[in-house]
Amino acid sequence: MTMTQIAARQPTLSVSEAAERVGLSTHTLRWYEQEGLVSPVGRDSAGRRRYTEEDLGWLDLLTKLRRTGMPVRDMRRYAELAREGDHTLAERLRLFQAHRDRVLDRIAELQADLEALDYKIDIYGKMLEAQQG
Amino acid sequence: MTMTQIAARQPTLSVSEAAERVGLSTHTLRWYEQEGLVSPVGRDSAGRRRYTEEDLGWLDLLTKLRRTGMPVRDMRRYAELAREGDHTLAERLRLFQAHRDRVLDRIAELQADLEALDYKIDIYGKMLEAQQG
DNA sequence: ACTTGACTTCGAGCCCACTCGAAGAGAAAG
DNA sequence: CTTTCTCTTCGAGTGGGCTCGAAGTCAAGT
Repeated sequence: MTMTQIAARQPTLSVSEAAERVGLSTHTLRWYEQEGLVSPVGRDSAGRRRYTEEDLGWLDLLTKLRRTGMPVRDMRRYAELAREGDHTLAERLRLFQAHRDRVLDRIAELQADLEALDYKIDIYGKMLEAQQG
Repeated sequence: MTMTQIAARQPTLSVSEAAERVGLSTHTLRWYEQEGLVSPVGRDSAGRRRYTEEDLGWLDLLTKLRRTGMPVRDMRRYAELAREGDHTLAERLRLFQAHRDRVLDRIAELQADLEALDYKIDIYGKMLEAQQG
């Protein structure tokens, strides 16, 4: 039995239920599919999308990539690699490691800027004390 | 007063020099001024902008606020408050503290997402080993 | 049968923060 | 004087990531 056949038997969610679960709008879910970030989602007899738990897991991963600043074009690239199968594992790993490094840099940058802001807050606090007391 | 006289009193930088120093484009510096994020910059006898060290310090602060995700409209508000004088100190402090909290949240979010990515990287590493070894 | 409401596709529109281009002025170099 | 360079203002254009609206289909509820 294939993964797809297993997935096909699972309880599924409508686009609005899936949107609720993953914290994206229904419009965005359809747009992600159209943009190739998500492989075509299964449909019911009326042609409406049915999201499996596997789909939701994929969407969760995509939202983490988006929140950490990965551009849509890179997510599309990653989705294409994932669809191509196991021989793209090494490239997917490289893609993730490169992204990880960018996120680490971004965190370091935020922390450095935060220090400067904290210093400024301290100054403001002292100025206010002088002004009021 | 001539440009030479100004220069004699305080060294100043042209818009392109200032852009270089603060890491923004000349277009962006003019746009920041137009948008009220920066008070009108001094001019030389030919009407060209001359940036003082004070201007550069302000721009440095603005770039930190921007990099940490403060929207331009909030930076404008902050600039307006700063121009109004000392009686806005308390509000400026509140603005900074609120921003600081958002940055802290953002860092925490990035770190949480990073953990999930690290886990994924670990999985990919193991799958690659299994595939190759 | 009719209404309701969620779904479908498609393309246009929006917001943000720039980014660029056109047209022209002023100073410096040859 | 002419060319070259950088500057000026103004308004239009761009790119990313959605977001919205129109027009229509379908199935369930009353």
